[in-house]
This record gives sequence, structure tokens and C-alpha cells, in this order.
Amino acid sequence: MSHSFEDALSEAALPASGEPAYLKGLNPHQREAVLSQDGPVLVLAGAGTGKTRVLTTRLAHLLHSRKAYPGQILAVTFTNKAAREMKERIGMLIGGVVEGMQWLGTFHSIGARMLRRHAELAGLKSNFTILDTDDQLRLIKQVVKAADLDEKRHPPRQLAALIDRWKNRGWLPADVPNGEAYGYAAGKGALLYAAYQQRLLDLNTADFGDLLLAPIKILRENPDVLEEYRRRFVYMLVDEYQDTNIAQHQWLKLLADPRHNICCVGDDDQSIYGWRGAEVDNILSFERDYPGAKVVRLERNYRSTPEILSAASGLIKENRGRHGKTLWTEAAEGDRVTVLSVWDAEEEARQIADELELLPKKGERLASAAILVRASHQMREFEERFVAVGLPYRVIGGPRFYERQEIRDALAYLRVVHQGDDDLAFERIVNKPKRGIGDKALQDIQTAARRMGVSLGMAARRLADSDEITGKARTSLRQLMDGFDRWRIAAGSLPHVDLATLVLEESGYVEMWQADKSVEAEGRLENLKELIRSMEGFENLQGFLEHVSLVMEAEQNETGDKVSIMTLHGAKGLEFDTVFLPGWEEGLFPSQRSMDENGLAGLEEERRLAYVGITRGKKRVQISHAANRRTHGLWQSAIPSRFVSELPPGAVELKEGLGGGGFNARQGFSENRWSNADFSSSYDSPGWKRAQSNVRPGMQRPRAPLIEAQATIVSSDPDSAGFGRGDEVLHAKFGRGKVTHADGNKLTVRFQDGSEKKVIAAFLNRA
DNA sequence: TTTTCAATACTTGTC
DNA sequence: GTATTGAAAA
Repeated sequence: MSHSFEDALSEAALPASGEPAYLKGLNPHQREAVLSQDGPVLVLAGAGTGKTRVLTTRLAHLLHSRKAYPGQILAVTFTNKAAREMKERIGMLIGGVVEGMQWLGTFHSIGARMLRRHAELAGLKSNFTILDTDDQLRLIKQVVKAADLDEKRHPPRQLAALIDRWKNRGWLPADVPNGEAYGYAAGKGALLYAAYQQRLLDLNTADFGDLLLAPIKILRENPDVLEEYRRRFVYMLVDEYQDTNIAQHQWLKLLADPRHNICCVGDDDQSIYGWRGAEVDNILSFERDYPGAKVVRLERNYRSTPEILSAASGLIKENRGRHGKTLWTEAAEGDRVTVLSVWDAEEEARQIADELELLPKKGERLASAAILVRASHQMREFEERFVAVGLPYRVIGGPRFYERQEIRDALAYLRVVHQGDDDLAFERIVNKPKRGIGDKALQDIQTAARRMGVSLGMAARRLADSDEITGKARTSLRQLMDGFDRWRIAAGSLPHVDLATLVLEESGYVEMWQADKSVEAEGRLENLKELIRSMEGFENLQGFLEHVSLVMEAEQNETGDKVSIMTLHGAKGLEFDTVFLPGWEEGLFPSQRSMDENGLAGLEEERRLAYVGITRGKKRVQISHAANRRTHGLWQSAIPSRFVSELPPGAVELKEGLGGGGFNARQGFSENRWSNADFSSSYDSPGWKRAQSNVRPGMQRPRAPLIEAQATIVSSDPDSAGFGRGDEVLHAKFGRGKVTHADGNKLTVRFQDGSEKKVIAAFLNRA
């Protein structure tokens, strides 16, 4: 193996005792997880128990004890961030050997690597391009259209979701059971899936699902290839095992058999990606997959106060079907978790902003605090408030660099240059900038392509020189195709950075944005420059394109002392001194949709999400819920989330908003009632009825709410909904107003401040 | 072909 | 309330 590996090993600290320094300071369980090298190991790592440390130390130890060369270890993560972090930390432990770890990466990057090596076994060329979700959807749209299906009745989105699900389950078109296929267009689902797969091959492309599915197929059908990889991967390591889907599980199992030197690390209580195909069952049935597996539980928490842990544990206890862990800590007691009741989201944002402003005065950094929301639309309220009071903040998980229009366009040009069969990329840019090749011309090209059985680019090339296309379209098409010819020739001699510059300038794409007078145009040009700059780190165009489709990341400027605003999903794996958890209301959190679509399983996943949220906090956690919230433009009254009442009373402290709080803060939401309170849901709200009709057996029906107060606050009597145009009304928040439009119980009211708002009748009283 | 307007939907989001 | 998307008008 490489010199650097041997060198690094000899440089690694090796005290006289014979025990490497990196083992110092591990607790007994962590140590066990690191030292048990051979055979299957499942590490159940609760939140904040030093999971990453165990993972990296285990890897370091394998290398250091010379059980395997870096190239013989397969280490998979879900995100690039996790992979990067692992690389860095191993590097810190034993030096520069990470370079030799070619098989440390995300499921997708490793899958892509395998697929490129054996592309021909899957009917692809090794320069295949990887489609992102956007391209995927456009392709599926075409397939649906080609099958003469009504897009209205059978939304391509739905098919895309189905195909995604099937791929997650490791099903090729032939494997889709009849029952499943009926989920779309009366049984055509599987057929369309097959057609879609064929199109992918025609275009020499693979979607994200294929990056795993195709390797599975290759391994299954080619025993020699399978044998090669089995021999190669002496040890396997999997991070976030609770997030793996069935396909990933199959892939791992194929590679791990029969040696079973596999170590999976995860936390069933933090499984929050069921909607994306993750199977908690994978982690729950590890011992069945790998008989004789050693299970190590990491339960000592190094992150949070006992109060926070108690709140989180009490909550997650409500879930069934878990391995079961009890987190404990030796940390000193701290503040109790607070539950704040406010009137509406505006007050919620105001309160939180007020508390955040105190942090710097207490000598704490804003960056040590975070607001974790369930849905991204909740972020706006906070942003508005923070802008108003001048509180620095950072939104994490916003639109990504690569998702920006100009970046995708630029990449499409490069993709066509690199791989002329990429029809999706071609379609994207034929008329960008506008060169008079509209729908009509494009259709002609498509027909010709189908007739000749070639790609769009090829067909366009021929069409431009024929008489089948006329006028402006012909001239511009010829110009464009000449351009591509030139660029492809240039690609042979020119460095890819220069090539990209050339393409973007000669195609008129840069010019298009220069001519654009809108505010964003300048930023877009800036982004294009950034894109070109980022190409410099790559050897060639292919390498860059792969990076872009797999690793594309928004470069966040992490500098500055700013509060983070992000979703609960985005917060997984992070920690903050102070955590705010707003919007704990039935319907929002737990999300109505999650419960509607997945019943009890959905609810439990939401609960795990709550668990993840609470366990992000090191010192302080504040949960809040508003009595009123605007959803889809309408004001709705809201009931505190059932999760609030599931928190153990001893770990929680109630707080009322300054604005008088919500109805529940005023009426009966007090300590003594707390112990057996159950605000499970409002049994007469439309949302609840909707939930009931979809509930699976086994989902507990909530006891009737103790609070009947909403009757007095929200709406007085059913007849009062009969407001009409011109009626004088009173609204608790907006004051006096006049009804300008009535549509059932939805009213438009002009209030005294001159604003006009849509309000539901239940919020109004007669003036 | 391009622009504009109305209809529509609308958790979470890695790769 | 708002962003996106598709169909009609310029």
C-alpha cells in the first residue's frame, strides 16, 4: 500500500502501554463499540452520546491495528457533510491516511463509483450523467405524455413519487407487484416505470435511485463482480443506519455476506425520514439479518442537562416499536424546559426575538442558539421580526446553489457538450437565451429524433442542414449546433474551466443576463462566475459534473454571530446551547398530513422529530405554541400539540406570553391540571375529522379535551356564522371592521386600519 | 413566440 | 398568502 499509509501509522501516537492515545477517554460502551472489530456490530447511539467519535475511532483503530488497508474499508454515510466530517476526524486521529480511503462516502457517490466501473453491465456508458429530481420529473412528464395519459388525472409528480418509492424498495419494473402498480393510472404504473427506465438508458443517464439499484442488479447478475467486491471490503461501516431504505439494505447485505464484518451505527428514535423511504425495520431487525450480532448501546449523554433529557425521554416513551434506550447524564441540573403559550405566530416571533436579544448581554453568542421549525413556511415570521429588530440570523437549508436557474442552465450546456445524448439538458437550453426555437421547432426536432431513432442533439444537427425546418428557427439552430461542434472539438484541447467560459460566452448565455435589467441579474452573473471558479478544483469536465450532481452544496458563509433558523429535519446531528421549538400545535406539529397519510406510524415519526428537536438543546429548550395561526391565508384557532402534554410535568415549566397568552394559557392550562391533561386534539375540528377518517386501527383515540374553552373564544354559536356583506364585526386581533365579502364561513373583512383580510367567521363577533 | 393572467396547490428534503 | 404552473392573448 502507499507510503503515506505506513508513515501515518508509525506517526500515530503509540504509548508504551501499547494502547493508542485515541482510545483514551472513551467510556466502557464506546470502547466496546470501537474494540469489537470482527463480526456484526450494531451500535445504538442515542442523541449526544458521542456517535461520531465512536465511528471515527473505530475506523482509526481498524487502520491502526492493521486489520485492513484504507482501501479495504467501506464506510457509508447519507450526507456529504457527514462523509467530510468523518474524513477530517480520522485524519486528526491518525494522520493523512484518509486519502487512501476511496470507499468512504455517501451511498450515492459510492454507488455511482461502482456503476461507472461496470456501466456496460447495466446498459450504460461510463460517462453517463446523473439526473437530479428536476430532470427526473421532466422526463417522467414526457413518459406520461407519450402514453397518452391525461396529466390532470394522473399527475406526473405522483408517478415520480411512486417510482422513487419502488426504487427505494429495490424493485426493478419487473418486480413491482400488481397491487402497487395500480396506484397509478389503473395498473399502468409498472409499464410507465419500465418506459422511464428505457428512456434513462437511451439518454445514457441514471437517476439517484439507479445509483444504488443498478449496482444491486449488477452484483446479483455477475457473481464474479460480486466476489471481487466482497473480497475487497474487509470491513464495512454504516452511519445513520435508521435512515437506510430497503435498496440500501440489500446492497449492504450483498456486500457484507458472508463475512459479516459490518458495523452499523444509528438511533431508531431519530428515524425521521420514513417519507423518503427509510425503513426503521432495518435497524430493528439487524440481529435477524446478521445472526450473533453484538449490540452496543450508548446511553450516556454528553450534551444536555438532565431536565432536557427527561423531557425528551418522557416524550419518546410514548412510541412503540423501538429498541429502547434510556439516556442519562452526569451533567449538573439546569433549567427546566419551558413551554410558552402565545396568542399568535407574531407574538411567538416577538417573544423569541426578545429572548435572543438578551443572549449577548449574558455573554453568550447568538450562534449558540437556534430556532427549529416543523415546516419551512414558519421561518418567515421569524425572519420578518429579526429584520425589524436588527437581529442577525442565518437560514439554513434555503435554496441551494445548484438549484438556481442560471447554474442549472450553465450545467445543461456543459452536459450537452460532454454527453451529446443528454436530451433533457438539450431541451433546457435550445432556446435559452431566446433564439426563436420555440415549442413548435422543438416539437419538430423531437419528431425527427424519434423517426431517426437518435438523440435530440443528433436530430437537431441533421435538421439544421435540411429543409424540414424553416426561417429563423433554422438559422439559429444551425448556429447553435455549429457552436456545439466547435465546443466539443475545443473540449479536447482546452482546460475545462476555459471551455466553460467559452461555451457560456459564445452561446450568448452570459449576454442574456447582462442584458437583463432586473435586480437578480447581477447576482446570477456572480453565481456563474462562482460556478466557473469552483470548476478549478477538478481534473476534468466529467469529474466536475459528477461532483455537481452528487456533492453540490450551497456554500454557506458560516462567519458571523448569527441565530440559526432551520427545520427540525435540518437540525439532526447539530447541537445548540439554546433551542427554540415554536409551533407545537396540533395539525402543524404533529403535521396533519403525516398523520393522515401514515396513521400511527406517521404520528410516531413526528414524535421522533420532536425528540430530535428537544435533544438538540444543551442548556435551554423552549417550546411554544400559538392559539391562532394563519394557514393557507386563513386564520385558524390552534390547540397545543399533544406532544406538549406528553412531556413529563417535572421537567417542564409553563410560561405565558406577554400578550395575554392564548386561551389555554388563560383558561385552565395550569399546573394542577397539567398532570392528567390531554389536549390530544379538538374532536370537532375539520382537521381532526379528516384525521379520524384515515386513522388506522390501533391509533389511540384521544380522550375528549378537558378544555371546552374554544367554544367561548373561537365561536359563540353556530348560527353566528351567518354574517353578510356590510355587517359590522369585531375581531379579537384586528379589532372592528366591516364585512366586504362573504363566502360560507370565509369572510373578507375591511378593518379600521384600512387593511382587508380573509377571516373565518368563527373568529368574529358582531359589533 | 412570447407575455400575461388566472387557476392551483401547499411538510419535511440527501443524493 | 404566495409561488408556481398552464393556458389564452398579444
